[in-house]
Amino acid sequence: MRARDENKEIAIRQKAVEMIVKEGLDGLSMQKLAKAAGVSPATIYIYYKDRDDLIIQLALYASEKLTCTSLENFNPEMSFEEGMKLQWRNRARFFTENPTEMLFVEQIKHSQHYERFVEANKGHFKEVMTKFTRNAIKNKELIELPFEAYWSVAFGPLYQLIKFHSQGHSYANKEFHLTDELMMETLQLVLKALKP
Amino acid sequence: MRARDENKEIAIRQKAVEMIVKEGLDGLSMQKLAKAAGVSPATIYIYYKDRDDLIIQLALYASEKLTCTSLENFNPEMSFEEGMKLQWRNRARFFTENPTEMLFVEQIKHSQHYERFVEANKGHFKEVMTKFTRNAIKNKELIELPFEAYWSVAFGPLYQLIKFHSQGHSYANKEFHLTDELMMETLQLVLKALKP
DNA sequence: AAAATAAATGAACATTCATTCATTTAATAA
DNA sequence: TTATTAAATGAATGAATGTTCATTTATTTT
Repeated sequence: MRARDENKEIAIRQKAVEMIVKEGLDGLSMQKLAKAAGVSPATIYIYYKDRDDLIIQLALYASEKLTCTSLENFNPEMSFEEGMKLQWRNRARFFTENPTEMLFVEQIKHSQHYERFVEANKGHFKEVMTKFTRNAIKNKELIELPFEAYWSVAFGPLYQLIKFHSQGHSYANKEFHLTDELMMETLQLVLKALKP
Repeated sequence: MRARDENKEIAIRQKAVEMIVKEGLDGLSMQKLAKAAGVSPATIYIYYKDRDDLIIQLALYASEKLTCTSLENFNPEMSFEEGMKLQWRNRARFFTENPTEMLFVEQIKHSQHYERFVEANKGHFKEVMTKFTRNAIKNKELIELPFEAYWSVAFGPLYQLIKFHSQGHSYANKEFHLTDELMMETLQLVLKALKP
């Protein structure tokens, strides 16, 4: 038996994500990807069933990486403020360290692939976050409200800030950069909203 | 001179947006679009320079429609709470009445086309919103903070809620539907965050 | 060293792609 | 009515697409 060359797998994944972020989902061609990864087109089909499978697998992989990073040092028993601060920082750090992958996940989330993507995404993470919010409610650190409303207020602003940053948004001719300071300032507003 | 058939233009636009939302940017082919719109492929090129131009023009058109709707009955001199409530309701209404177009804009916003898209989007709207926030700050209804932070807290949650709704998100086996009541409840949280 | 296995390949496949062009159609201006 | 103009067309183009397959290569097992 001949073993799979891990470098090839990584090259395919990396180049594919790069291509999609740079040229869009419609800019990803199997043959161009093969060339960019230094691999035969047929090789890609050893790793992935077809083009759609490639895209979804990559999205799941990247998303799991993000989820994993967001849970680093996290504990559902943490105080609400501490837990939220850690989640925000972990997510922002993932973005700083993997901007391309983050943009890729966001792109997939807003594409026609989202449905299959979200289906496969019901894992450990939801469980932990449920515990976290339940605990916070019990401790009167968080108001009671539907999970989706909580999530929207808790993380919607962070993702919007990241989007502004990654797109080099400018307002009144001043370019926007997301600093840890501004992030924590914004988080304080979010906490104010969510505390009883 | 022969006049352009407006119905054809509308059919092209509508079918293109539908196709993109349903099958993604990589699912949009000029020939399929022509067939769906009941038009010759060559006709599309009378209205649009090429495929990319088509996509961007459509995105700009839809986005302007959204912007316009969001400003209906809006006045930058309004009280902060009233103004925010109106913006949320207007945006939510646009989504309810034009779900496909809304999803389309969101998809483009998160695609490689965003840059060209945002460049052409610096119009009347920003001016009005700047007046609105300045006025609210002056009246001590809104804390002072960078525009991007304000926007993130003010509208990030709404867009996240809309996303949950449009994707038929479910939590604890309960499907999520965005009601006006929950929307207004969430808005109250956002206002709590943004008020001095 | 030989056999066995699966990874890896490059050429090839039929399709589909975006776009063009010579021609026709319809509406206005003369 | 006739001339003029641009909209609209359908067929055609060559390039690029996703995927397959017979073959080769590298590694492990016997």
